[in-house]
Amino acid sequence: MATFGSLPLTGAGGEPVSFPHTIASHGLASLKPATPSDDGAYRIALRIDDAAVAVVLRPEGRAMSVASPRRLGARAADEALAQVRRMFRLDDDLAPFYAIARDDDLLRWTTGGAGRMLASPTVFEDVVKTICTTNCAWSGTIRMVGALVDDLGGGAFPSPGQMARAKESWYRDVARAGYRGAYLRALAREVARGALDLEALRPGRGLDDDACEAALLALPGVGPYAAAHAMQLLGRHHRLILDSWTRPTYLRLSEKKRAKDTTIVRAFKKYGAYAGLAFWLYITREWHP
DNA sequence: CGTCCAGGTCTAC
DNA sequence: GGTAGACCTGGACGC
Repeated sequence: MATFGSLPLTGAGGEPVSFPHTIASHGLASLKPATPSDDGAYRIALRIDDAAVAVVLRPEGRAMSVASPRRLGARAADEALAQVRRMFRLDDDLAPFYAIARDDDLLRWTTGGAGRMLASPTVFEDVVKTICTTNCAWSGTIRMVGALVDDLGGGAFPSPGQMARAKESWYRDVARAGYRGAYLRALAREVARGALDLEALRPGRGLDDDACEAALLALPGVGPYAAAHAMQLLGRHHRLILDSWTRPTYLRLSEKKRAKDTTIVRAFKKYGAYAGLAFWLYITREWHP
């Protein structure tokens, strides 16, 4: 195991980034190609030069070390660090959110560095995984993503090309993705042939939140829930993730009997551009140390 | 065994 | 613009 780099646990606005809060920030972060670990480190396989490379991330004071059992060349090491930087979204500035949270009894606990939702190295991976969460139990998501990583990707998340080349029967019989198979395959094909650039949905590339949301909603299998989910992982925090898990969780924590979606949205309107993040942190507080 | 539904979306009215 | 019905899969549950 050789440490080949280190990244500061600091956001673009100088705000702290909590390593444990970030890796506990949402469910997709626990899916393959991440592997469970009980020592506080985060283990994941990255796709570098079309091969799976195991990487171990570990907090070291105000930074995180990046190590691998494989000896990496300088260019591969740079690529790995760039991917980890995107996952932790270290170029995002959450300082404006913490300025709000400091004065809010419900969210003050986040100001030590919670609120970064761990993203995948690519937007493509996050969108695919999100589609795999729709209309099925969590066990189904684990099965579908596990098949993508183990069977198609050789241990790392498959490339769009690898997913595009997989047959319909693979999605049906191996991933057991049901009707989602056609969505995933179509999505991968468009990205692989260069007709669709999901990475362009990242902030700072010319698309505002509304345009980004419209682009996501136009994707096969992506509706309001999936678009909101993908937007959060992109660091676009306006929309609330409303689904069959978040709704009842909100009711339980807020001790309400029932609440329409529009009522929940109104309750978080005061957080402005961070309404979705505030909602997510409110309902996932129990996940955090 | 059948029905329901899980971290929804799409199509057709 | 709003709302039913269908949709793959597989656990959970009732009968």
